[in-house]
Amino acid sequence: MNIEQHIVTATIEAVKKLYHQDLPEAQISLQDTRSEFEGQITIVVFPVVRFSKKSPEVTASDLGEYLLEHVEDVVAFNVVKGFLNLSINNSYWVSLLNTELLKPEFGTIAANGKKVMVEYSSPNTNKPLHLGHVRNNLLGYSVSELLKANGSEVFKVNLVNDRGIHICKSMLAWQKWGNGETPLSSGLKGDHLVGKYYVIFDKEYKKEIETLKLQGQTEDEAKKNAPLIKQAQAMLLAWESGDAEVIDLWKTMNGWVYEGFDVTYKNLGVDFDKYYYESNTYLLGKDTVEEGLAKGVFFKKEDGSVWIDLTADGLDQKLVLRADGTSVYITQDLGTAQMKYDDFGMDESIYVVGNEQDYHFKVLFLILDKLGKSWSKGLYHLSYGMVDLPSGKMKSREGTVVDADDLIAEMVLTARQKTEALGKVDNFSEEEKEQLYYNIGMGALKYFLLKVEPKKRLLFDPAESIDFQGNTGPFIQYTHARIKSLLSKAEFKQGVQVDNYISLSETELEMIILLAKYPSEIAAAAKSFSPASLANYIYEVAKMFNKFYHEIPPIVKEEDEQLKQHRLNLSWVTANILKAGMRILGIAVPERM
RNA sequence: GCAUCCAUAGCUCAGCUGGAUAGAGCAACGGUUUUCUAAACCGUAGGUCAUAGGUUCGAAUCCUAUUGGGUGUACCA
Repeated sequence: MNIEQHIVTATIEAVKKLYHQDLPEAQISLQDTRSEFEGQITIVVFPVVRFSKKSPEVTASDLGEYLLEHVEDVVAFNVVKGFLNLSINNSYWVSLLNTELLKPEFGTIAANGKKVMVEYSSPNTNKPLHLGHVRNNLLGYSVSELLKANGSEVFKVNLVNDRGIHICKSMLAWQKWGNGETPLSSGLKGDHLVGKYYVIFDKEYKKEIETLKLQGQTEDEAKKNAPLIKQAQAMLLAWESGDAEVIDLWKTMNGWVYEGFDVTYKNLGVDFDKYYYESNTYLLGKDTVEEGLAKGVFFKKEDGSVWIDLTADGLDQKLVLRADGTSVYITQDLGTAQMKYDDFGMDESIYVVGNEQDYHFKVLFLILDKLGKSWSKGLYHLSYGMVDLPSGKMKSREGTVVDADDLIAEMVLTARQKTEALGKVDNFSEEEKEQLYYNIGMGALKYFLLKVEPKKRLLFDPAESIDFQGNTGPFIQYTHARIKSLLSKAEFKQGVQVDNYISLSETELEMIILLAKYPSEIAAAAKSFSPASLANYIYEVAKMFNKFYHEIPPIVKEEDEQLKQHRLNLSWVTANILKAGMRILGIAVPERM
């Protein structure tokens, strides 16, 4: 039982004895004591006033007296307005460090038996990944790791949008203007090569539209009548009917894209347990539609189209099957949801998808709920904001997208330049240097994207490079490397406890309290699916260490063995937490830099 | 129109289920290296928490309205 729990039970006891009232536990609000006051734990007594029928100050004093008397480690208290500040025995904190934090398994949370699926990335196969995808990938990966750290069994899946008119556009353009170009022949990365033809299609299509408009057609007519779009549509039909030549080309070009994606995924450090392909799932969902009709959840209009009426839930009527019997987007998502559940039987299923699809998922989940799917309660749309540039939205057609591969390369290059300028890596081997530049560059990028609350839109300025100082990935990486260097210089011996009566500086006390929060920070971040809150915490830890490090004389030269061991213990715990926390964000921390 | 999200320092962001004088980083200014890595540390300056009401002992946080911005509202995905 930790000190907070002792205080809570004792407070309830106190209210019972002193005021003869039952204080509900929810009314007890504990917080860290602000640094300008004496003490470490504060009880906000305002809610208790209702039970004590006395002023906040008197109530606080009464409780303070009681806790001082009855809780062993409470050694003093002071009252400021309605706040009861408790001072906890020094030895309690030292023993917390000794017994809890120093355990090698500190921070690992036991399995909770929950199975969770996280679907993320979900790219289209007609163009390379851009910064928006990068946010999605990092978020999905990190949330998965976070849930694992919190004790769940996690399945990462990628639902690839590998079919449809968009990929036919690339295929058609390649047929017409590609002259047989392949990644091998041109040295172009596969996804970029296919993306190039997607752009060419768009350019040529626009030309045709202009020509048709000059011939007197309206914009809308021209868009429909342009030969290129007609050919693309014809190609899609051919694909659907299994035309061997089209399928062959489709396979070839998608293959190029996957080779390209694999490289980008590897650089991003993300992975998947299973891939789903829309070419396999796009026909799914018709059974679900039948089921919905049978259950009376859906209804059929005269033309044969199938709908659901969600107006009672504040939404609209929604089409779930076209009049010609073909699927729409939500049809396949209904079917895919069922398929995923049949495959994995998970308790929860997280969809990492941008907030432009908020409405879609609201509808999807509501429909599954109405169909009586027991597992629909576990569905969650992890909705994240767009990545904006100073000029506004990224638009592929206007060439303002920030390409993922370019960005990664730039980050690594910047890391190289900054590191070389500091001149600390002269004794590194070439491989070590390359690895370090990669880790630092990616650390900066990942931390930059992950420290922002997913829900919020994110501003990225390509003109200003991502910072390496302050609240950044490299700052935390540096702190870790510094501790590792310290531990080795001081010949740290792991697992040696120090005397409980050693005196703690204010910073050391704050450090222990902060470090002890790690497990609850993981739990809180997992609960809200927010790597950002974890990132924030890790930064606090790193900042606290640097403060500590500067305040005290060199540990290496410390002659008091107890004190030395104690400070090294604190440093060691800090390094572990930085490493474990950053790992959840998908960021490697170097041993030296 | 309707739905939904967002609005905190010059810029980028924190701020937990309402709690004490709203915090960081960057940028600006000043300081710290004969001592364990200066990608660090310390300090100064910077705020009508979009606006107006309301609930409360207490509101950046909850409610309502307004303003500004994003997104959605397809027999596209």
